[in-house]
Amino acid sequence: MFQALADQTRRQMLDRLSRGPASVSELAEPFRMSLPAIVQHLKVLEESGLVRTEKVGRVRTCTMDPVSLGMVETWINDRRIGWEGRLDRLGAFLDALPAADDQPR
Amino acid sequence: MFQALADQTRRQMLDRLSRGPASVSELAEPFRMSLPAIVQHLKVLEESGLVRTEKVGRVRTCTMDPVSLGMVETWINDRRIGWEGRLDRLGAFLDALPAADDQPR
DNA sequence: GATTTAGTTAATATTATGCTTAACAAACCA
DNA sequence: TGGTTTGTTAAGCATAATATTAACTAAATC
Repeated sequence: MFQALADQTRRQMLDRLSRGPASVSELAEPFRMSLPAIVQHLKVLEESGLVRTEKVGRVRTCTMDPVSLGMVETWINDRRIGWEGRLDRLGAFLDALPAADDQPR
Repeated sequence: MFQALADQTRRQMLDRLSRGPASVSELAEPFRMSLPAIVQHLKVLEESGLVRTEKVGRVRTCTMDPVSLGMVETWINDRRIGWEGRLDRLGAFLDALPAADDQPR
């Protein structure tokens, strides 16, 4: 999933899909890229689980999967919180020390 | 930043740093990789803003920057929320319709 | 039935990434 | 001072990622 998010084009595609489903050519429209290139990006997004697609007739409709995005968010949040929690515990530890600076005597 | 997060090794390095600062060799210790490889990964992390480092004497100490992780989290959250908001508005719209199924007459 | 639309497949070129070894530099220690 | 620790720089290489063009398939439309 992180790999899928690493590409600017794919992030823009997700950005589009966050505003609602789209067909492959709607998804491709903002880019100067060839359609096969878009389809390859789409494949990466789909294999990562970030996007789901379904073909009806000759049009493939793409939808974002918010659950998988949530998993990425959770990973990041856990690390960030881990760091901040460490700071908090350090602060508590320092608070619990005799205040040498305040009471130099 | 997404690019920096795309690599498994770099994510593990961040994981380590989320539990507190580390020197370059401490950071390298869990890996079977050569030290230069680690330094290259570290460079990517530093250039992305996810990690800050400072060299004192001959040891370079690495620290995670939680702010930049927060930026990634925000990007993801915005898209996820955008999607869910869209669903909510759709639900509200459907609720506001005359309930054709309930009242077929 | 012929044509257009929508997407797919395959082959390939280019570039980027991740890793290695070798050689080097500076700080610390005995 | 000489040797060890800690990290850095450079060069080379294998693999993976991103894009292209050309050819093709299937569905919809005229």
